[in-house]
Amino acid sequence: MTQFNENPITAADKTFFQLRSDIVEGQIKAGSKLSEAELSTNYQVSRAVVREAINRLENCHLVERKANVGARVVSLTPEGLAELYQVRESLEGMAARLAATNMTDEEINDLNELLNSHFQTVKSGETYYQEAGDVDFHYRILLGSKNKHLISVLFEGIYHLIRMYRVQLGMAGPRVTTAFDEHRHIVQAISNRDPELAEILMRRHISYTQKNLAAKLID
Amino acid sequence: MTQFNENPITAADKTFFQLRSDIVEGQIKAGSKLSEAELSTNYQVSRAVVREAINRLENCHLVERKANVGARVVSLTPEGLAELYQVRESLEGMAARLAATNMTDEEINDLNELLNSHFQTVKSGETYYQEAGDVDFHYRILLGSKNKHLISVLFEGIYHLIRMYRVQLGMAGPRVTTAFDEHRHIVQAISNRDPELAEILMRRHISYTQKNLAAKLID
DNA sequence: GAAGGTAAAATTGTCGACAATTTCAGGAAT
DNA sequence: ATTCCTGAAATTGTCGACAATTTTACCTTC
Repeated sequence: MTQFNENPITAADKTFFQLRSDIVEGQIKAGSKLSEAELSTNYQVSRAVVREAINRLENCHLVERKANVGARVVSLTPEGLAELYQVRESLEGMAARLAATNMTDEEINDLNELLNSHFQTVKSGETYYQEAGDVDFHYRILLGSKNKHLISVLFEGIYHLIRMYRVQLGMAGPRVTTAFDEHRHIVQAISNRDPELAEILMRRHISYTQKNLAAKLID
Repeated sequence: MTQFNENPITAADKTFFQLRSDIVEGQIKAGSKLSEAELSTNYQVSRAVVREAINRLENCHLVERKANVGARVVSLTPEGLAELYQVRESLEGMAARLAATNMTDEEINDLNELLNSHFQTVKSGETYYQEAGDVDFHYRILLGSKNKHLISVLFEGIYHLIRMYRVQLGMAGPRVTTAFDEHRHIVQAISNRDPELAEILMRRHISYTQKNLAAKLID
């Protein structure tokens, strides 16, 4: 499986990753206030390090900050999720389109192999696919776009927030096999070097995902 | 004219705005190294403030940072410009589409008035339009999308970098009147509440702009 | 002269303390 | 009882100093 290779180097890196994880996974509640002093003692680092971590979280749209007042974890709302998916659909559609042109033959082969390995797990009835497999699939296509800005915005700015919604609204749900078929068709379009079709299929795939999420949001 | 209303509150705010301006306008050369100590003395603030400003610049993609090594102003390359415009075309097209649905009638009226005032300046032969007028136009449509993520990515993450390219490659050029006509048609589509057409026209408009820039890049 | 190693210098990362601002609690006036 | 003011407490913003890391310069070795 693809490694995301986000090696923490400095203490600020570690604190940032830890804080991000704690927020996304719900250890720190959505909407709660982030006290620099408190986090400083909890994570055993100085306030300066915590401040840098919080600044980075702000750029991920995971926290909101007001000058001289402080930072709060974002609140999760149906409108926010809709806005998020609007942007995601457009950007990932673009990623698929660019990937159909810019991925190397070797990268496309790897993508097909990845898909095959997913097929094995799906066929065997394991639930593994949903989580890591889906992320890996989208991540590879994103990288295949070869567009730095696109990669940055999606990977650093949107994916974690989407996962936060999924985790905290309890969406570990199904859609495994149907999503797999959609993935397969997208890869086929990319293999055929058909950018327009790849974009359309990716947008539709994400649109389905959103509708699936929105339906569960009624609870 | 619309105010962008980015009031600096803290010293870090002021330093960030000043640094960003100095980089975009070319006072600090593209590709050059940013020494925290040096900037600290130049801007008369502590290194902590400079560090926070640099961190924010990194999220604007105006500087790149390596742990334990330092920060450099980004380098301007034809490939980078192309990538940037790929993303811009997709996102602003989306903004126009959403704006056609989400702008209020009053906001659309204001947009039409803005266009009329631009028409006066264009007709009178002033060169004013190109710079501030164009930015203002795109900014209003972006706000009209009512999508926080979209607004954030474009306004904080892409516009300044695009301006950096324009300024430093000496693009104060023409395309005034033709661009005005394109703007007019976009506003018409929005006024007609026609999302699909608004997106197509906006994408085409930005595509033209890119080709215009790329042509000048041959120098 | 080139390659590799070592110590000094320079630069970034981290820390604790102080300053500035906001928030909270209590009391006075209407 | 409500509003406004005041001062204390708490929180964020800024600073200078020290630690860790990288870069540079110089020396040794082949």
